[in-house]
Amino acid sequence: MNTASLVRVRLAPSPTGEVHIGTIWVGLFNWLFARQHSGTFVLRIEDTDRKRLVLGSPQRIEEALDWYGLTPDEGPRQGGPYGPYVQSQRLDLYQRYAAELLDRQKAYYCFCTPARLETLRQQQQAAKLPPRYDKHCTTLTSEAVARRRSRGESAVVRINLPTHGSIVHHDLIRQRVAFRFDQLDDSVILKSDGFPTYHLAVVVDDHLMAISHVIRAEEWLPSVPKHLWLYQALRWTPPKFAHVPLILGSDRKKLSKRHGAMPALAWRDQGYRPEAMRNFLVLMGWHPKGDEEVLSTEEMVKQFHLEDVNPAAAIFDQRKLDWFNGWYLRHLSDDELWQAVQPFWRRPGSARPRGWELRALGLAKDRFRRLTDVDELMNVYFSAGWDEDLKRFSVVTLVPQDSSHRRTAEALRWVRQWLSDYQTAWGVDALRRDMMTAIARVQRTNVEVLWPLRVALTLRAGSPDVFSILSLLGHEETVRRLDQILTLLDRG
RNA sequence: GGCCCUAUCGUCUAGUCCGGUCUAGGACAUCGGCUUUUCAAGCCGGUAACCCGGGUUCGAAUCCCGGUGGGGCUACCA
Repeated sequence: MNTASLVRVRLAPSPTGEVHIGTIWVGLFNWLFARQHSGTFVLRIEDTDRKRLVLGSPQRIEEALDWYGLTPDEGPRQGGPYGPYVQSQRLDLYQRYAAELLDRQKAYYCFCTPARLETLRQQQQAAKLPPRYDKHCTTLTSEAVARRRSRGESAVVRINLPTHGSIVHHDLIRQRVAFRFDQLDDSVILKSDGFPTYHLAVVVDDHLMAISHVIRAEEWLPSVPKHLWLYQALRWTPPKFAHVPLILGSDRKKLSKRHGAMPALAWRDQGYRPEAMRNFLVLMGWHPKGDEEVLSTEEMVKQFHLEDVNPAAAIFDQRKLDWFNGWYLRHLSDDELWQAVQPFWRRPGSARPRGWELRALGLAKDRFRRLTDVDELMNVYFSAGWDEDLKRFSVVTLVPQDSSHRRTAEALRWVRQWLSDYQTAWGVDALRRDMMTAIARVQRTNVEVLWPLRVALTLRAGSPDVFSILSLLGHEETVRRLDQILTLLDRG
């Protein structure tokens, strides 16, 4: 085996609250890439910003990844040979490499106050100059630095970037991107609290964890030259980089809380299936060779190519997501649907026998958009649910187009009597055959009878095949419902 | 303001590297039809796009230049 080609990728979220759907999207691309190269998918928690930490976030991140089917191979929970996988537990590492950079004059201490920095920025902006630190503290002698540090003066460590020349980056998705050093800023790499900033931590960890491909969001592209320079300064070989585009909301802005239910787990709670989410997500920015868009995870793994990822940002279209969700729901077995629906189902009254519920679910399956539709779709089949809906029912719905209130009442009265007298076993096929014959015999039209019957039994314009419903409800419940409807009709 | 990315139907995209087969293909959405118990599902069909301006060329969605639009970064946040 060629060890040089070992693929190791990582997802490195910061635990600052709910996991964003964009993080999952980037995670999916990483995961797909790892799977297709028999590589390793690493989760690393980037918790170097102490101010933004949210308790319990790392657990939520893992929970979300698990639900989306993107469980990492290495990470805080599963461990691994490159741990710890939480940056706050790796502080000594960052400090050691910061010291090395300091020694070799690739970095320097900076004592400038926030006020001075702010003034500098404003002046530069007013003069239409690139905003960057002016290397003021590089003029300090090592004695002066030592003295001020021993006095306990607050200091940060900055990288000491060259002032001339440029650096070229070859991105797997964007080809060649060049940056000029005279536009770049001597960023802080070690904060005054001893914690590293992203720039240092990400380079140190990606190197130490033997990451081969950094697949991350486009927002990091501007910091690539600094990272590349750090690899050079530390005499390390950089990994390959791929910057995937951003996902935008319908207002073309970076997806955020304002765009509705963006926390990754909110989709689970709103009745979406993970396979639908994956299928929808993978098609944003990437497309398989053929025209078929419904893809199993295996097919995604087989066909996915990082180089084919579209470099332009994409807008999140929930209607397409809903279609995928409906598709996957329709293709579940009745039993799988029954299982999936449990957390969302508040039955009116007690549960019915499993076999009965399975049948009812099977009838309603085509209409599911989300699992949360279960109450709306299923509860009319329960007596208590029908009774409840009847309070809000308007009898005009019973009347077919081109018919009248009176004729509808007549048709219903007739069919109620026919059903009441019908003694044969209530099978779907027998019911259909016999009733159709009877309708023809009394010279009524199918629509005239079947439409009001179906509406009466379900109190909805949209519902499954009426004979299946009849068979499901049974003789007694059917007649009970029709009697109530008839009473209502007579009053109106 | 500076730097960077980006630009095909309303949306996600194929095609762009290697110009002609593109009167631009698919999916979602939308509209119409079929089927049927006027819904859903399914099947069939329609409307709908190469950001603009120059150039190169017999020929450009595809190559070059310039605009414009959109986005990101510009923190002791990631």
